[in-house]
Amino acid sequence: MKDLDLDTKQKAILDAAWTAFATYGFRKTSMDDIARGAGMSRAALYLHYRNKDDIFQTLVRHCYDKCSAALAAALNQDGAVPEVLETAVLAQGEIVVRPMLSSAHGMELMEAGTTTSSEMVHEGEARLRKIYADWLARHEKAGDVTLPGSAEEMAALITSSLKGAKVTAGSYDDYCQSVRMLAAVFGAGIAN
Amino acid sequence: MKDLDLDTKQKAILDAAWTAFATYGFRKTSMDDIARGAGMSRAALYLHYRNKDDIFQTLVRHCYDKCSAALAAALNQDGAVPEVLETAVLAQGEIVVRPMLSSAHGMELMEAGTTTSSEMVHEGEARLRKIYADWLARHEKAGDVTLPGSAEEMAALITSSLKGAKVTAGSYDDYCQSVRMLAAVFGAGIAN
DNA sequence: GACAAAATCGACACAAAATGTCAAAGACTG
DNA sequence: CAGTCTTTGACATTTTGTGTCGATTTTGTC
Repeated sequence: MKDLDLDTKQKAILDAAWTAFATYGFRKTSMDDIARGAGMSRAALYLHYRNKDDIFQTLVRHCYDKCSAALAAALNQDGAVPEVLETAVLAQGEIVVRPMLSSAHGMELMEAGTTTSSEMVHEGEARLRKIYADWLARHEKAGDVTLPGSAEEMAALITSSLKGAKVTAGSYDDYCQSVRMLAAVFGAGIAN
Repeated sequence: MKDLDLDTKQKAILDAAWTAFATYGFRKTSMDDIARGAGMSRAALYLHYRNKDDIFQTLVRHCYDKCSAALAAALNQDGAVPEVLETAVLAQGEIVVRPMLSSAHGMELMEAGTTTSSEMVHEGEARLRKIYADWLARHEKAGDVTLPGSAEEMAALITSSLKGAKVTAGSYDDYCQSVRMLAAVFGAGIAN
């Protein structure tokens, strides 16, 4: 076992970390919880990550990776602008928002996300904005949409509205409903 | 406010305790979690309960209270023996088993129940057995059922089988299915 | 309003748990 | 079996939780 196991081990750690965070919340999760969950000693865990924040940041980064991929894939589908937009925002929410709003500790984890790894979150949000912006610019060039401002501004509007829906919604179903309406309104507002 | 508020405060404490136990599990719940949840200081909480175990025991006792009441009510309904039995065991499970099997920390709480307050659990189980036994004896006297042993023995058989279903089942739905079959078999086996 | 009783809190001393580190023991390779 | 890399038990330190007590406020009664 030389290089192949590195990925496996990393995955075990991050899986265990996610499980522990979802089960106990960020505050009540100890490094020992994560280490035992990943089948190793605490000391070994410190060989891979500096501390709990470090693990959490990595988790957040991976989350944005998955989210960006899902979003980009959804936006690359063919179809009318409003429908594609709806599919895309829902695909995005499926990954980040669902676990947050359906877990008992989702709120605390969101809090932890914004405080301990605001760097990661900002960068991740920027990536999502960029994906929306590229998509919008592409469709603007093709004459499918008319934007009231730049593609970047419109992308920022979309992502900030989504964030609003997230922090407001009481449940994941609420969120989906809000977001569907949002996609419909935005889509109708910009489509030619 | 003289006597009325005692109940209110007690209720606040027990509600907060239950919420905290369900959210964090027994081990990770601190007295401060409960105190804050009940809107008081830790010191005030110690005026009402000696420690965490004490609170938990009270919670267990209240649980058996509710459970006994639901069971007795269900068994007092008119109807054929197998049907009444099914309704009763399901009503009983609705209260104790459901929260256990659907919560993320149900297993740990069950563990805590058997270790820190085995007294309470034994007494509670005995009360449930008594309720079954009384019901069985009543129907035996009326000639509705024929028991292979004493009413107490039959009651013990029922409750132990239910406990088995509880610890075996993977989900609450599994449990309900097992218990339904159990009620059908027992009912058919003793009804005249 | 004055008084006693009960309830509540801040703070303290102590206990337990979590953290981060390191020397030493294992496991694998050549 | 020597060398390298990984893992760990154990330690000192910090942080969190516990149970108690005197001071303070609130409550009910006269």
